[in-house]
Amino acid sequence: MKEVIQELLGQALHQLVKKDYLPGKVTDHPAADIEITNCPDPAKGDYASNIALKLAKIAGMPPMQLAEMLVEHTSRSRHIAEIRADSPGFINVKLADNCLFKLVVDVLEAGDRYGHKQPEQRQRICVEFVSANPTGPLHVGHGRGAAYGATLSALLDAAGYDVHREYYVNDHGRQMDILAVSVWLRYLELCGEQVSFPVSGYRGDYVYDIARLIRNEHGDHLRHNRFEVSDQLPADASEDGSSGDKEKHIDALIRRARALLGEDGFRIVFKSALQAMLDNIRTDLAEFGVEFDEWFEEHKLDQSGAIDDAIQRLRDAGHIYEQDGAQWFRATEFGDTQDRVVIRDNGRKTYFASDIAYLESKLKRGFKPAIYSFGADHHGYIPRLKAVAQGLGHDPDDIEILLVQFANLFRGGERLSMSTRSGEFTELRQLREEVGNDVARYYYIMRSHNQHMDFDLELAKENDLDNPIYYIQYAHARIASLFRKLEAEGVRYNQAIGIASIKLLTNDYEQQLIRGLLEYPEIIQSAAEKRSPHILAHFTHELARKLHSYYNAERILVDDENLRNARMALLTATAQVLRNALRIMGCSAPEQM
RNA sequence: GUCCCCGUAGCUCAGCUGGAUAGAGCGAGCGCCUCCUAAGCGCUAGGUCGCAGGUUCAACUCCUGCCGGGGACACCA
Repeated sequence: MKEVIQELLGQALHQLVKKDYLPGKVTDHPAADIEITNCPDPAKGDYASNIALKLAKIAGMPPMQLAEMLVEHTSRSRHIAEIRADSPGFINVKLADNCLFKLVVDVLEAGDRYGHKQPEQRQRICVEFVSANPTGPLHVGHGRGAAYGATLSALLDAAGYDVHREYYVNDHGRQMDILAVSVWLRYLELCGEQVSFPVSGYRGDYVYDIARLIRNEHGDHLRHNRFEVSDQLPADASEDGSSGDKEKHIDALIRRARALLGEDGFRIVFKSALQAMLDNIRTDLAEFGVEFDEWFEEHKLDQSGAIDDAIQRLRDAGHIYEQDGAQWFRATEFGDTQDRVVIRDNGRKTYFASDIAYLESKLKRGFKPAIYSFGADHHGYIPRLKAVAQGLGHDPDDIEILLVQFANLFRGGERLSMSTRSGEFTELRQLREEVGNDVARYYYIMRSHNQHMDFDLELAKENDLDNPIYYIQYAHARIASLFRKLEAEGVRYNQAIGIASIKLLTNDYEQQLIRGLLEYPEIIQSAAEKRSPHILAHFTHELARKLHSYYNAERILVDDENLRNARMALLTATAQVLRNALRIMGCSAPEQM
């Protein structure tokens, strides 16, 4: 609808230029881009444009006069009931009733697809999110990234993009080695060996679970006695950190494990750990309603030679140099604060080297853009990834990096520690079990992603009377309940009669609801463009509010057959939009509460 | 020290990529069920939009500085 008005005003503008009322430069000016907003005052209209205010100076006339001229030259349309200039120069447009009534029918016809674009040619977009290291279960912080990424993906899909959801599995690095060693040590413990556990090791109970699995399958085959394991290792850090070196210790322990187990034995432990963690994460996310099209494994980049190829490309382009025995990428050339090592002096590739190959892989696969969703602590990655994109000869705008700020957990005003060590409340799974998936999904996305947020479990769970997601779901359930009620009374809903009588929906509440439905497609587009799922969350809450107001003010199941069916048709359409929106947010739309 | 995010009503947050009287929820106060789920609705109170400058016809929105909160600055992953 906005496009229609935009078009009409555009034509008016061109006419004025053609008739020489306005200088030609007006239409060339960037400000001639006509934007249509929702009119703040419903009495004045449905839509508004500030075009006359923006162009007044270039046109050389007062904004009000320009607005009036534009109104005069806007051709009549059956969609528009009234168009007028209001001081200080806004153009307000009131939609024709027919147009609004027809919209209800549109919603009913489109059903699940209402508001969702399906263009012929869908642009391919990649959304990479979560990508937590598989060294432990997902924690509450990952939850926000998961909810954000999943909702953003669904939003982009609804907005007409071909979305590829991807999880980058860091299965290659030192942290994974540390997990493997941690598992092995717990395994030895289960075998009855008295081994000490390193400070840097992973301590969660899940480590024991994996160790137990390995022991069930391999018995004592991987057992070595504690003297072999710990003989002549550099000292671990002491509890207070005053002596020893935990990093040296753990690295030596990794080498020792490799030596004792042999590459095959180590791989058994390593793979079991990786597999178990990935299963854990995958299940957790699936239960949370978060699915991926691809789990992209880092080690394959190395195996396939993609990392070497990518580095070679940078080298050929003159962006790699050697210093202190290491190979560096000249990131400063593209605005990063410092150059970055890609191959260490010991010959090992850095994590960053994988990043380079991964970025190349995404762009080679034709994603435009490739979206990265990171935790806010990764903001330092933006310049270096943008630098890589340029170094590889791509447009830096082809990658888009979105930062999701942290979520602080509270319980009744008291801040909960999220560190694994104190372990009061850390796992996403715990959160889901405590508050439920719907609540968690909605709470995570109801705030702008670049806003720090406070997630109070007390408000999310116990105080469910005031819970916004229940409020929304209740609106949906209320509509369903009306249909049940009708059926119980032995009366049938007749949609054909409803549509034929749709013009009876003239009161304020009904008009407001219809306008809400009208707004939905615009909300989808704008939320997707701005990468801001919270816009949809707010809209849905607002639509539910309109429904509740209507329900309280008017009786729906009236005796008059025409009016009753018309109202039911409107409610059917409203329920449809609520359902569509809830689906995008990953929340259920219950029939009953 | 450099960089990123944030500072709007008692609390948690919106504010549509500068526009017409700054909004919502919670909390506070007052009302509304012989009637379709009161998990609801209506009304009232409450804000120098952190502070100081600047750009503009117009600034909560853009720029600069300062103050305050959070975070990042590895041949870690």
